[in-house]
Amino acid sequence: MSKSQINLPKTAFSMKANLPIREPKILELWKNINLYDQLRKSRKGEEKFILHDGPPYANGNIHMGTALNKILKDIIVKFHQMDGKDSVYVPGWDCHGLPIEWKIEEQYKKNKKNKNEIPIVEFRKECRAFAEKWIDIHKDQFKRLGVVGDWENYYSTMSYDAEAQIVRELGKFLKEGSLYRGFKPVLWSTVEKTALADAEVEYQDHKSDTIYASFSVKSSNIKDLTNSDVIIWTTTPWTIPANKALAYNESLDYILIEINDDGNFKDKKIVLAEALLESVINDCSIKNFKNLKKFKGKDFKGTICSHPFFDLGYKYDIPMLQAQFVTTEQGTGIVHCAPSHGPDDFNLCLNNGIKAIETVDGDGKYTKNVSLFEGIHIFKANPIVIEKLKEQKKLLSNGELVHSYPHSWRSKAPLVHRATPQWFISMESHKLRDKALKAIDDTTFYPSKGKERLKSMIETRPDWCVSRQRVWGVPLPIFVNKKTNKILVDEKVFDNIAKIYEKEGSDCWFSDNPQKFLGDKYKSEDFEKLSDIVEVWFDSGSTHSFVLEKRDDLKWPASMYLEGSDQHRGWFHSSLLESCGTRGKAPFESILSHGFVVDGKGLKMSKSLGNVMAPEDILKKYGADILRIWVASSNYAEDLRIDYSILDQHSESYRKIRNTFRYLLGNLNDNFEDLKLDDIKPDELPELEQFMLHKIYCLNRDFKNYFKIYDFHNLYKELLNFCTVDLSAFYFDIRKDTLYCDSFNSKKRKSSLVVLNIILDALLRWFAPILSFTTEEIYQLISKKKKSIHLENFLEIPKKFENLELNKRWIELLKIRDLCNLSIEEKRASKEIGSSLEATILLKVNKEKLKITEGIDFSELCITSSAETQINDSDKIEVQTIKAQGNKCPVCWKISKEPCSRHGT
RNA sequence: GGGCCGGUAGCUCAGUUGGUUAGAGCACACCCUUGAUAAGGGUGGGGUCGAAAGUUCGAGUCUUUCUCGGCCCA
Repeated sequence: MSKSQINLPKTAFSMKANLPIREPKILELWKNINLYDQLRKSRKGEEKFILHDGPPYANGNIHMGTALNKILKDIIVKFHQMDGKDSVYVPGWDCHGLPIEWKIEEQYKKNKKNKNEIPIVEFRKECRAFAEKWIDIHKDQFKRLGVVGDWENYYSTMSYDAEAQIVRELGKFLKEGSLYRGFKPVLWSTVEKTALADAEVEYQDHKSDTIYASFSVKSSNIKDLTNSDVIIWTTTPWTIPANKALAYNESLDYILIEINDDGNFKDKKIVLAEALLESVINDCSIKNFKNLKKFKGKDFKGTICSHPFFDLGYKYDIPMLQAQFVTTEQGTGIVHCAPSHGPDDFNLCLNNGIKAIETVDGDGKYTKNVSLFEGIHIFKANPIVIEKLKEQKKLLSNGELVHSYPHSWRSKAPLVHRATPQWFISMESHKLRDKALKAIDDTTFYPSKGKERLKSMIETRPDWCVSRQRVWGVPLPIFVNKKTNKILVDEKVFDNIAKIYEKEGSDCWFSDNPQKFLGDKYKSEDFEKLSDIVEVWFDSGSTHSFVLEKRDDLKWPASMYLEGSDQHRGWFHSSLLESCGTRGKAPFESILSHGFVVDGKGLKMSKSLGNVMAPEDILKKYGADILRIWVASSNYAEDLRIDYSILDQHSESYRKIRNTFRYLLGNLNDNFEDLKLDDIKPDELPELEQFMLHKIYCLNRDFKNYFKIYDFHNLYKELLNFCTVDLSAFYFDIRKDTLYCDSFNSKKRKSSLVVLNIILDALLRWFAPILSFTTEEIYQLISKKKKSIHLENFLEIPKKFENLELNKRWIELLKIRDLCNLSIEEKRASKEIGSSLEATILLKVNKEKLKITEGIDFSELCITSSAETQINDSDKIEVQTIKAQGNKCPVCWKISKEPCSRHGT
């Protein structure tokens, strides 16, 4: 009979979430109601927030990093949408490049096909199909995470529009004159006459000639160095004719010694690193020598040497340059630099204004740029170099060394670094570096440390090499005049090429008559058509031009670019340079970078460690909302840890949140009303309800502040704490008595229901960007509009909900409540009482504190059967718990000597 | 090897310009409840603030070195 008198919670919202089963059904719903279209319609004409998607590579299943990235993007996009903006998200894919070429080659190998026998156009078609396949797979995987975007009209770097626009963008650099032809060393096979990518290289043992050679010091700030020789060691004597500089390390110690042995070096003074002295005198069989002087590497600054072949016509200066790559592992601590034959050498020389030139041709023969050696094959040059060094008395010693050396994976022939013609965008000629640095200053970074990171890279980076000798990419739209060797710069030609690509794609560059691209103005026989392709970072760096600028639903610049922190060197970097070069400004207003996903111990995930987690498995076990909680609750400014125990903890939090919703729904009997908050009159409600409205006001204010700086982990923590501390352990617990045991229409009960209704409304919206599925599940249950939670806005919480006076008082009341709990706990521990309803509270306060407690029913606040307040003189508040006397009301369970005031029992 | 970033309870995170005994939630333990029930409440135990040295009356906070981890470069 008693149960029939009370109002127990009733809801269709189940306690068990069963997300892996439930979420796909919600995806169906979103599809059926065309959520994306509705989102756009609902915000037509509003201010836009454009998060421009950094395109993932269309290759292989998504991993935790991709999942993190997409979820974080989705959370931000949804936040802005609910904040009232037209928040458009257009996903994209990066499609060109070596990894896909590789995959296709791998298939060829399996089927015993030879790549060289397949027409380029056919090969490229297979690459395109491969990328298309992965875009489809990715699309489904991303949708499953709850990511909402324009999946039907995604962008890709291989679309005809994109390929055309990339040509136009390159045309701008060509027209401006900042795109120039230079030389850069690449790994080269003289057998296949082709460049090789790092991944195509096999390391095998190889016997090399080694030499210790000397460079005479021409001038130096160190007086003692005049008339001395700097000693270098190398395993590639054939690169000596291409020498342009020497490298030392400023942090090493160097010494000057005098050799007293008979021979070419008798009484000569030589310089080498102190740490390598012993190995050098052993290697060179130096018996007698004198230590003359020791000095720091940094003292080398400004030293100029001359080439060992100076007397044979190599009359140029050889500067000594500081380089970090110089170590004391081997050699002499001074490294000979041939910018045409080593990446380190190349970069060091480039930074010091020494450019690489073509010293060796494709066959491996010296070019006319190398006097004395023109026409000689480099693999036959070592003995000649050694002979000439001897003649010039510049050879201290020579020998042989077996060491690990790069070879071609196809022909197994040893490889060399060879400067080949490449195409560069200058950082200086048109002030690209300055423009980019200025643009960085105009950009907001989340976290702020990203600014310095990008800045320091731009400050020191060399010119941008945009050409690649590959097949799967956008062809460099360059013609070179055969007679004058000049590059054809004509906007009409670029535009013509772009128009052709827009219609049929870029494959035709490789198959069709060049005249098609040149138009009528030029004759194809006068020009050489380049077969290089554009490096893929230029592709993705141009997405702003063929996505943001071209689409009416987007805007340029983007509101935000959001990627992993590695993209400071990747997409952030290339987009910045491309855009500053062509438009003088960055294509983004802000950059958000996130850390990497690591395992529970902070180690990176790798197959060998066996700590890799697949998003797919997490979705199967927990569901996407748990993964989304993980994203929201982690600090993305650092690396993000994940393992099953971390996810277990988050699913516990999820249950708490879910049960909070269930309590709200249960007491409202799933009857949610769309209340107008402005019509609520807080002062007509009980103080407890007023206090809760104040809490909602504060939380909403904090929520907005956290959102403004994209501080989601603190935002989520606030929401979770609100559910656990303020609701579950406080308000809900206290109000159970009223909600269950008051008469159905009691004023107090109605007041509480109004507040529950408001809390449900606010909570649902606050959580929607994070718990996209669960909030939708609830919304579908209660909303009469039958649309989607994601079409709603955040609530405007009226200022009148704020009540600082009341808050001050209730902070004190909560302290007293804590004291009561301690006192009750004592009696519980001594087994005098069990439930707090078995207790009566006796509160003793002084007159001053009485102001705080006046009018407050502590039996309600502490969930006891009764409470009494007495006055004392102590500064301390005293609490006494007494076992309640009388009969227990079978309805509300309160114990009293009198019949129950509400239920008359 | 170099550059940058980081290390606070088992976990996720707070800790203002140096200033009492370093906080929160979760997890854990014990107790209560059985009308949010594969739920709910109360109380409590957890920290050499990565390590060492230094500056200071005073360091989680500043400096240096080391160590571990991550990203980028080589």
